[in-house]
Amino acid sequence: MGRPPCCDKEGVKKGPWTPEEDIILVTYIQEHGPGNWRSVPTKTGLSRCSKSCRLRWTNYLRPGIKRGNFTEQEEKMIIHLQDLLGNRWAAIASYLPQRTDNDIKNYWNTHLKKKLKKLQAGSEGNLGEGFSASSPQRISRGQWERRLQTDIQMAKIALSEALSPQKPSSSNNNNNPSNSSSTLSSTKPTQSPSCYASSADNIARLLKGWMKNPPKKRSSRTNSVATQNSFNYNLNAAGTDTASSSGAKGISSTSAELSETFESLFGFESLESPNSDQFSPSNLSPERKPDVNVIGPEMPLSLLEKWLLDECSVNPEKILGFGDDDKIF
DNA sequence: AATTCTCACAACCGCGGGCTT
DNA sequence: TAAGCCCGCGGTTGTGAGAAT
Repeated sequence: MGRPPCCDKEGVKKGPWTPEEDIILVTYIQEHGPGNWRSVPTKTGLSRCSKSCRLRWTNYLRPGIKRGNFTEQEEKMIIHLQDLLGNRWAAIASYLPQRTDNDIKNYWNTHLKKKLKKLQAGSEGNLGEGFSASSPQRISRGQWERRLQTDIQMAKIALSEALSPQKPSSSNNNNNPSNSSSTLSSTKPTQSPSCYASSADNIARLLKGWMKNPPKKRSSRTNSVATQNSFNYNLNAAGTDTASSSGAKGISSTSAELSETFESLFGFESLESPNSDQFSPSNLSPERKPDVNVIGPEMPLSLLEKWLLDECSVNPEKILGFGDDDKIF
């Protein structure tokens, strides 16, 4: 026998989320952590289905999300990755931790597709540097998958070494206990609520602002959009400014490391103001592990391997700690 | 000024994989 | 082992804003 049925479809509210609903959801998640979405509607009293709650959280309320204004570098990365991975938006999103798969998907559909078409039409397949769709050196998918397997194996070994008791933890910057519990070992809602503090704090702050400055004659959609943007703006800000005072501290520092890594690898700041949740498990399901080989033809594999292994020794859980199954929330 | 068209994006829907009972 | 459920993913739709006419 299975479990009791999911949300009954009657009485389930649809459409744009209101700020009030957002607050309720974030408050709940702050207390219990994300996960067990099925129980969220009943426990919060929200007339939403669990799916909707999860979507709202992962795409908009989760701290660390950057919205809009895709940089040229991000565009290139998306194009590269789309070329390699196809429409596997979640996998692509794992390389842009501040972006959600939905966001990337939308951006692709509305901007990049057209842009690429134009480029292709304009230069007959010459996509210019950074646009690899027709690159002859492109790694075939089979090759890539094999390499990925190898890398995962290597990474696992490195991880176990890094985590072995003999190994001094000096190289591991995640000495912060709260961090270690919230990134590696904690699976799911047992995670310290402090990780979400920034979210709740800033939503509260935002709500104040929203009350003061309610969107003028906004329709439900724009209302929602406006609040989302400001929510996220605040959440992002919070991710940085509260990181030093909350449980997000450790995560923040390690994210900064990864940010540097990304910068060094891609030559741009893809991870500005990283914050507590950007490496949330939603980004790090097995599928979403940073499978370094997909980055692109210009990226020498050895460098990527080195990066992977270096990262493992420095901060293994960040890359690999999500094992084969756990989606930490 | 009113209407129509196009764009952008939030949210929904359906499916598949994996987990629980 | 099988039935049923949950979760996450990708595709699609709905709707408001702004531009064009």
